[in-house]
Amino acid sequence: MTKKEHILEKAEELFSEKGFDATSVRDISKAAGINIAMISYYFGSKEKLMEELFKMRMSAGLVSVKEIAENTDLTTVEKIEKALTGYIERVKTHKSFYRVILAEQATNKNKSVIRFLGKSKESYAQFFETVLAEGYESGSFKHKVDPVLFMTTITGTIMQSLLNKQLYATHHGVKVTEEWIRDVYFDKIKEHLKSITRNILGYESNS
Amino acid sequence: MTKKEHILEKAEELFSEKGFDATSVRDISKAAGINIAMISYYFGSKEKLMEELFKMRMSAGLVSVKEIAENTDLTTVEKIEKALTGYIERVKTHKSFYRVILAEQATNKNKSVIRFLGKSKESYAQFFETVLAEGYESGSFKHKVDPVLFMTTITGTIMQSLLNKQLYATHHGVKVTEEWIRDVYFDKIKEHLKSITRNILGYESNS
Amino acid sequence: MTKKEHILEKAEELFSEKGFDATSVRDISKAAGINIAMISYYFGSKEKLMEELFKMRMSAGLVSVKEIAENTDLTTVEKIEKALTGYIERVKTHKSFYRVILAEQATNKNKSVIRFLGKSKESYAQFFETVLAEGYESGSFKHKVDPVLFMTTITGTIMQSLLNKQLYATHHGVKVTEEWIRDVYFDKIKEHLKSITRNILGYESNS
Amino acid sequence: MTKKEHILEKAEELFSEKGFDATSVRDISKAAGINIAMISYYFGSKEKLMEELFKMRMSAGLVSVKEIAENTDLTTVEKIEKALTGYIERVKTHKSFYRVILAEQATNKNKSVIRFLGKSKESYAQFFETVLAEGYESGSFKHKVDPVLFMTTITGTIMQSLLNKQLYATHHGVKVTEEWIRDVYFDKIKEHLKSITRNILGYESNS
DNA sequence: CATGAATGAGCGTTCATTCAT
DNA sequence: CATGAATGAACGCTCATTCAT
Repeated sequence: MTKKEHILEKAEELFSEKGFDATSVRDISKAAGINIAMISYYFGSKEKLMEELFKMRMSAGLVSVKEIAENTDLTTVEKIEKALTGYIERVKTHKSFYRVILAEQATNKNKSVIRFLGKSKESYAQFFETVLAEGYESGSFKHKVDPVLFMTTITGTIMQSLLNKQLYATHHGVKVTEEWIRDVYFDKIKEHLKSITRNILGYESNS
Repeated sequence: MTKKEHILEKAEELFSEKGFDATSVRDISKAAGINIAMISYYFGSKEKLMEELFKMRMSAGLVSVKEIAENTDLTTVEKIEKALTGYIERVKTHKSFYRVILAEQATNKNKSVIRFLGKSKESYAQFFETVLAEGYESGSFKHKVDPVLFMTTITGTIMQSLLNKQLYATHHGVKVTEEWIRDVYFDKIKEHLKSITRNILGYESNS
Repeated sequence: MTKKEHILEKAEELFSEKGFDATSVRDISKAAGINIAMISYYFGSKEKLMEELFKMRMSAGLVSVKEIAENTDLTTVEKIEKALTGYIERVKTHKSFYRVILAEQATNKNKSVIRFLGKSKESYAQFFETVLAEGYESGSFKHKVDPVLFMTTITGTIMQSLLNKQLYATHHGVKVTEEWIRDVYFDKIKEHLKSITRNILGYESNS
Repeated sequence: MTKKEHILEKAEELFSEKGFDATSVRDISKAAGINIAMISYYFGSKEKLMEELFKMRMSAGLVSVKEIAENTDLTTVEKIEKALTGYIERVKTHKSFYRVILAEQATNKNKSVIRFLGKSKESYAQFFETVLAEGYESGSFKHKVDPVLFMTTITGTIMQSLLNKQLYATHHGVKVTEEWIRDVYFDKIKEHLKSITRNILGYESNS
């Protein structure tokens, strides 16, 4: 891992813990064990650092859905479920980052980041549009659903699940630990999402 | 409207536009047309102002679900749909505030606010738990769904819809205007939510 | 006691506890149980309040030495000892105020107060000049001592004793309490002062 | 001289002129010709700056009395007079600082400074206790005097002399100038102190 | 490449005072 | 007389960034 990536990872953690504004470049430099001036040196500014972080993390997801879309071996249902599973896995691995995404959208201040996010969403929306049309026309999906609204529900559920961990744990009488989140919680979310996807799009379980 | 409420409204707008940290008390005082010292005078601090904002806006929702829960004239389906419609209406009326809620959760820094939000969520979760159990046991709902996960999907969809307006508009070839959001977009969201709720919980349309 | 005097007393306490600058008019108004605006109303400003406090407290001492000086029934030694005893009694009764005096002189900022204090000192110096000359010429005092330097030692000892209470207590293995200060400490100071005065001016004990 | 020391000197002057509270960090930065942020950078806070100033200035005196106490070549009388002379010289060289000391004690607010001062006083008191006992037991001093009260008189006289310059000058028909203070006034104080020390402790002049 | 010093702007807050009632 | 709202200035401090080495 390069030094730049190291800094980005530490910054990511801090952003997700305290938010972009409340994280000072001093905090980042301290967490990354480097001199404060190096952040300007490497990234130009705090905002540019954030942008680089986004570019780094977002590319993975975009590549993934592209591969799925182009894979002719998969059925429509498989495509949907694969995309969904991949999404959750990425969120699970990079919880910090997805919190940052959420915060950045909620406070749409860094225009460069917002623009970048907008374009990413477009790609995802294209994917869902194609796959949902495909599924409906082929008869795999019984319901015709607006792809953007469908995507809104999927993304919304996943994002909100990041904020409702404590609530879920309390209601099921367990304690929130890193292990529980990783090994149990995200699995529950995945099953829930698969289940509601089946119901919403109208297809039968393939398992 | 009292002066305090006026300040709170202006602060709400700014918080939703730029985030809590990026909004200075000078910004607020300027937007509200008051002297900067009045913010401390009225609220004690910037953080306390935020807390008052939350208490003011959250109470409406809590009162609403409580009334629905206790209203014995409603069927289970009606309760769910009424809660849902009420929720969307509040978000529609106070878009700014719900953006702030989202940002505050994403960057969980103001512990007082986070605690307050946690308790509100508990109340909502209780509502859904009761109603979903009632619906399933009475046979109105064919599917048994975890109430917290169901709530996560509902809340997530609504919150995410605040962030996906532009995406939806682009995909449907319209321009985002305040009127369109108010008169069209939120209606689409409402219909979508009703629809997926039916699918997820497993009941027939009552319309 | 008039309301003005009540305010002055409370202000005096606060000034001695925290200093003039660190005491806000809000503090004073709160301590005195009055509205903040009344301080400007009664005194014009915080600085004027301080000046009034000085005028009130200083007058007592000035009247006292004047009476002693004019009292022809007293021997020179009696005059010195009476002045000294009176001084200590006033400091004992108004510890707070004499702390304020000290602080005001150390930070000579309020010019009006400084001027006022200067004039008071002049009166005391006149007293000592007259009495010391009288004592030396009559043979009562064996030593010829500069009256201003003598006064500096007397005043300095008394003032410093306000700052060395804790030190004295520690060295004598006792705890500092209000009672101890009142009933023991100031008595020790008085005896010490009488003793060094005898030694410095060169006269025999009259007790 | 390092930049830190330069800042401390300028701060010292301002504190003695206007007091700690009335001196803003902006004043200090202006007087020292540095950017306001450097004060936090170098010292952490305004209070910490004050503490550093105290540590810097106080150490000299403590070292000095320790050396005197341990110097077996000196007679008891010489020890007392050397300590006294050293004290006056330090006050003469750092008039500003000793004004600050006085003000800080009068308004005992900065607890850290007060604690530090308390410990310094203890060391001085120890010195006087040892030397006075030594002198009395060896017969050098005819009078038995409480060491803390003796120290109170010495310190009090010196401190008060800082506040009575103008009074002394007026009574002797001279004008207060820096030269006069340095070349005449402090000499008078020194002689006065030696004289009263002889009278108080009861020993003969050694000159 | 890397450092620590330095900068200027801005932060939230508190101040003494005044105003309208 | 008395109140609470309101004002403008100043407070100590921290920020992201840049500079000199």
